[in-house]
Amino acid sequence: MYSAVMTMNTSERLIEAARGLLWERGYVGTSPKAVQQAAGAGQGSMYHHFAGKQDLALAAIRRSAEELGAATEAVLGGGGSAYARIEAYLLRERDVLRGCPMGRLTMDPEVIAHPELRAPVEEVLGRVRGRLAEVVREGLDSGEFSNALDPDEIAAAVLATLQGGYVLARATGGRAPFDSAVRGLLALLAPRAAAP
Amino acid sequence: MYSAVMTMNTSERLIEAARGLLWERGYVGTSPKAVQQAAGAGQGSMYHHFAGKQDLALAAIRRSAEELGAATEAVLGGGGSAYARIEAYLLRERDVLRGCPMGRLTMDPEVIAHPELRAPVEEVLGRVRGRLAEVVREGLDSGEFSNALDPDEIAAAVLATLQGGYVLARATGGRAPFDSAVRGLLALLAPRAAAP
DNA sequence: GTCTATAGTCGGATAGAC
DNA sequence: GTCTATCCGACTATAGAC
Repeated sequence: MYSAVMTMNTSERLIEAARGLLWERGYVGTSPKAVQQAAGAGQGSMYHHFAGKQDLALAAIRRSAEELGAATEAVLGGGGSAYARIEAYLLRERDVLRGCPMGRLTMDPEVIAHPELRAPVEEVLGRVRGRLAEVVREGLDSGEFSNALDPDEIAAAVLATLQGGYVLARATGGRAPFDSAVRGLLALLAPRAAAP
Repeated sequence: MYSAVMTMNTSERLIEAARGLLWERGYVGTSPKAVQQAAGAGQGSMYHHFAGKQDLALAAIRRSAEELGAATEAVLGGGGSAYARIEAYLLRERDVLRGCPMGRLTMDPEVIAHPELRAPVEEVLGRVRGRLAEVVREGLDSGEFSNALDPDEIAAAVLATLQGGYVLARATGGRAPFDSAVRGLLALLAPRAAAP
């Protein structure tokens, strides 16, 4: 992966470097200089390819949003029961302490303040929520889930559990609370054969 | 509330100003100068009362943690069934788009990197989780919840839904996804009389 | 206790040479 | 396309007067 970075052109390297820094430090905490250094590019080079910090960040955010959307679809579009697909989505391998590259940006006041920067974040998280709701709806139609459940609400709860799980994990410095939250949600969601 | 700020001494005003800015902008995004201006205090004044940015932030974080712990206990320590208390906790009045003053800090790389700064965050979120687990345990003992549920896991899921609900709400610029997630979780948690 | 002055570094961006 | 030089303001902190 690093060797891949080495063979990229400057514009690509800048975007990839910006993605990493935005994920780790957010927009406010990411300086053009830091991006340039991480990308091995000079100042002039960056300002040749991008209009400024915001422009580069926008390119980086859009790419991360694309990737997140594709990865989600890859899991939720797979086979199996509705519960199995949601379970697969929740248990999917994740770098928990790094958190979600999109969710992280929602805590950044500058991202929220600039509609252009916020748009890709809103769009992709909305799309994931919508895709989850579809799966839940399938589970309702097949009788897998109780009719009392609202697909949009369950979808929001599933995604919120993930995003909040990252928060709790980072607070403790370990992934345990994330795993706990996911298991708790899955237990609540599990189609039960009979009450004890 | 503003008039209350006016009557506070400088040290108090600095702490309150820091609390607000940390909540809104995080540690990385909060400068001593901005705190001084918000507090109506000069530079020398701030460095007289506090050793520096980190020291002031620590005081502010500790106070916010205390308040959060007390507010949580006030709701979860109230009367009613376990479900009713968890419902009250989830539906408690919140400034959703502002999010959680502690959860927000977990996204800050400097807070996570400095154990002193992270400690109060970890402590209070752990305490809330523990308190929620106690309530769930009471619900299990009274037969309110299914025995299949694990109190720690449900507690983590409840708190994660809140924290993640803030993320989703901020992404859209409105509180709807938060409310959706909360309703979804409550529906999953609801003691059901009978399956349909 | 609070103020002003000062310092050194970084942030974000522009200009112009090569 | 990439580089160096330069700008101006902000950040974090220290020094010392009042």
